[in-house]
Amino acid sequence: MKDSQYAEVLLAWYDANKRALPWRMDSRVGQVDVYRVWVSEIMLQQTTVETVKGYYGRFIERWQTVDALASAERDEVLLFWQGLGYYRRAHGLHEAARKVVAEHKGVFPRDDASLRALPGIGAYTSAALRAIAFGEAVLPLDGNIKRILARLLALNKPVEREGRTLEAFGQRLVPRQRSGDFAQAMMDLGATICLPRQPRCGICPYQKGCLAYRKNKASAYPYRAPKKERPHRYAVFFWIENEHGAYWLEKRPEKGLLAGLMICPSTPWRDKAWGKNDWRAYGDKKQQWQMVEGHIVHVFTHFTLHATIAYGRSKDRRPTSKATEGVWVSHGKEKDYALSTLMRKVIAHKYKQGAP
DNA sequence: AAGGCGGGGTA
DNA sequence: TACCCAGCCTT
Repeated sequence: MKDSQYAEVLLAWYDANKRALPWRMDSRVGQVDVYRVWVSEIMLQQTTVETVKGYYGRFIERWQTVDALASAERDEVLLFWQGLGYYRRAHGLHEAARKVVAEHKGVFPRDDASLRALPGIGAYTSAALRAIAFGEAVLPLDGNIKRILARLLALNKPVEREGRTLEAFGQRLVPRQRSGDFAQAMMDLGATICLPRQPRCGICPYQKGCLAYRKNKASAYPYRAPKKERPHRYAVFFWIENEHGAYWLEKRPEKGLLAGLMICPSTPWRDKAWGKNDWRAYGDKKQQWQMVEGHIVHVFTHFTLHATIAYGRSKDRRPTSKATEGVWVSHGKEKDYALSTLMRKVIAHKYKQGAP
């Protein structure tokens, strides 16, 4: 296939098979709202369409413009983000909104450098915004599109090291018109046909122009660098209950893992399992701790956490760690606080087991 | 270049 | 179980 045919063929396929997504707009019909595209792109970073659907509508309804988001409280932004993961995105989204208002008078910049100066916007998101929201003839390279390009070319090296080749080839395929639709069409192709494991080459519009298919080895691409083993870490959470049956949560630091979310105090999350008594050094020494039956397993990107719960009652509201903020939470009032999925598992486990 | 950073869907 | 997802940022 000639370079120019790829866009032609794919846009025809896209128009015939278009998926209705809450953030998707036809560039030929109405005005594209940069703010909405931006929120969707941040949410979709390393996150599947199905997962984002449950968050996007609520978020947009709560904050309909970049000005509204800029005026929001960080804690409320986190509340709407809880469970979605990669919480730095929520912090960055809020911070970027404030920068757009403060430094660009509330109007999103259109050039790559200015976009990438906003937190959370890198090479991909900048290109996606320029293509989808501004109609610039660029192709954002996400996981889907890299996989497609690697197959079209039958690249024999790991995609992680083929950035320039993919960039150059992808750029040649971008149409001058409808570049945003082309980008979204490519992503749809990757999500529905050019699948990672079992690509559906039989119904693929790129069959004729795909070198991997011609070699009958589509599923062998893209080549991946071998990945490392995920280590295990261990923690004991301190479930401190007061005389009203409420339990104590503390706010995590503004940076790092689960930034800004509420969580039970705990021992350090170390790479060795905790013994019978060694964890007690990290809790209130005067406390009578009792272990809750069972344990929790939670998988993060770079380690698996194994956690147990130590239960204790407290009359005073003494926190067990150095967190600056904490709060007593009654069961049923959790929705007022931004909690990670890990913390939700801890809470569910505690209430399932009851008091020891 | 490598590692930190969540959580869920899928085969 | 293992892989991957509309990546970004720091080191």
